[in-house]
Amino acid sequence: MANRFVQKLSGLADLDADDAAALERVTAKPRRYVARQDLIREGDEPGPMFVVLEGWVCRYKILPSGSRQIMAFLMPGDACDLHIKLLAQMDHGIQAITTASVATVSREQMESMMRDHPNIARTMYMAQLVDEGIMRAWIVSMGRRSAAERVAHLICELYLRARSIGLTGEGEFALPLSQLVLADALGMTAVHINRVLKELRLAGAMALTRGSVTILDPVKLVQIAGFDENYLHRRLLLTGLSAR
Amino acid sequence: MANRFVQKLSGLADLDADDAAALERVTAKPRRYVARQDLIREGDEPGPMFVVLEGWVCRYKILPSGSRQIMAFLMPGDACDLHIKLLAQMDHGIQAITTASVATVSREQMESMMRDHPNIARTMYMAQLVDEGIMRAWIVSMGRRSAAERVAHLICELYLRARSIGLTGEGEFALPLSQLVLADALGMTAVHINRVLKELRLAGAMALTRGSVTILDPVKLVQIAGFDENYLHRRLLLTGLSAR
DNA sequence: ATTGGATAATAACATTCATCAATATCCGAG
DNA sequence: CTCGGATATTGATGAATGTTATTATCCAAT
Repeated sequence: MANRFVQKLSGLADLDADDAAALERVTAKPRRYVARQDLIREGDEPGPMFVVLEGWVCRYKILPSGSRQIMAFLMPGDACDLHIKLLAQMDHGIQAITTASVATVSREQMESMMRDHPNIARTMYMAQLVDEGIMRAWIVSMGRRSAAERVAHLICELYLRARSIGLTGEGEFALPLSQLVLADALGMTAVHINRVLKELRLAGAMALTRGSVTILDPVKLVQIAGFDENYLHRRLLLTGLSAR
Repeated sequence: MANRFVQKLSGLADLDADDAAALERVTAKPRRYVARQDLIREGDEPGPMFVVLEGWVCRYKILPSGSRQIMAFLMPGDACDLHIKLLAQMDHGIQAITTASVATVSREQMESMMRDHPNIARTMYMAQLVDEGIMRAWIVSMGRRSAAERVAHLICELYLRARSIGLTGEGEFALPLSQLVLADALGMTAVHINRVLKELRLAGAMALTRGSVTILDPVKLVQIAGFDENYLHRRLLLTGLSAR
């Protein structure tokens, strides 16, 4: 299955060949972005919906103090808000982390596709609900988990999301995020995340080297994270990657 | 304007009398909940959409350690996820904080209303986007703001939300949240929030007494919070309650 | 191969916040 | 009114994390 958008949505519900063809059609002409390039900035007027096909992208916000908080990672197959055009201006920016290939889908295209393919509409709404669940999980992590737990939890989340679009190897996957980027996502400093990564490595749970994560002991990692995959609402994960 | 749901949505877009009547119709038979009563629990199968008409409600999650994280406050006029029925089970619970009056709207009712009133559909989607913006703002707060900044930011948010449904007085509003509840929402301990509240009181920014907040110095409060109301996407706020 | 900027690793010290503990205050049930 | 549980206040102490600084490593451009 070539198209990541189709692949991602297929992880949430059954799509027929017709649905898949429609999804491929609207994402046929992606645009390339280089690392650190903004897809859209805070304050801009919202435009078409973005669908990431290759590479990693994030939602972020810069505070007056200059510090940055990343609020979401978008990986291949992920789309940003369906109805975003309804708002007068963006309350956050969206930026490529790596070189990325991103398709844009106009509101009109989207609406006609959803009208003609109710199953796609359903699945897109599910994807939206899952994204909200992920945001809530981030809130929980930031509020009530220690730094090590938070790192472990994020890695579990990203591993499963990568896995559901076929981007994982054997207990290992590509994670093109610098420690600085991870720190900005987890609300900690780059120095501290480095300490925590060492700790997780020495504990034999996981090891992050430039560009890739090795899950040394899934059970231990899940236990540290207190991870429960339920909130990702994927069908057929059967990973054994859950706490309770 | 009696119905808080109508009032809240009117703060986002223009609704005509017909729209208002339809909204009132679907929320005509609310049910009462007592404080601490669950509307729905984590693991339950999602049912109808909830619309809060009176009182305060929260989304929350209990961690294995027993600590609680509140992920959202719903006040009168607020509704929970439109399409929630698409998911097999809830990944978090929803609970009344105070005595609350809550209407339930079935997916069928909702869909037929949105079909007959495209303007309502539009506005509900806007409300959903705003709720996401609020979640993102919480992530930013938890990740990059100090305890005092976080408290100040939440109070600014809640003040404006309360204001847009007519629940505020002169630089003051009813906030029926115990320090423990606030702590669970802000990812801190009850002890620490108590200290921070004292600090904010001594700084002359705001004072919280049982059940109500007095904003002593709006400019100072906004400045401490680094608050920018933009993300609430309300029309006509004109509050002067923003940082930049 | 060499260089320079970004990234990573480590240490010393400072700060924020959690934890534990004790007391005070409020408010509803009787 | 008064009793008791929930809530709020305050202090002392320690753990987790931020800050600043220095050095090491990687990698892309020359």
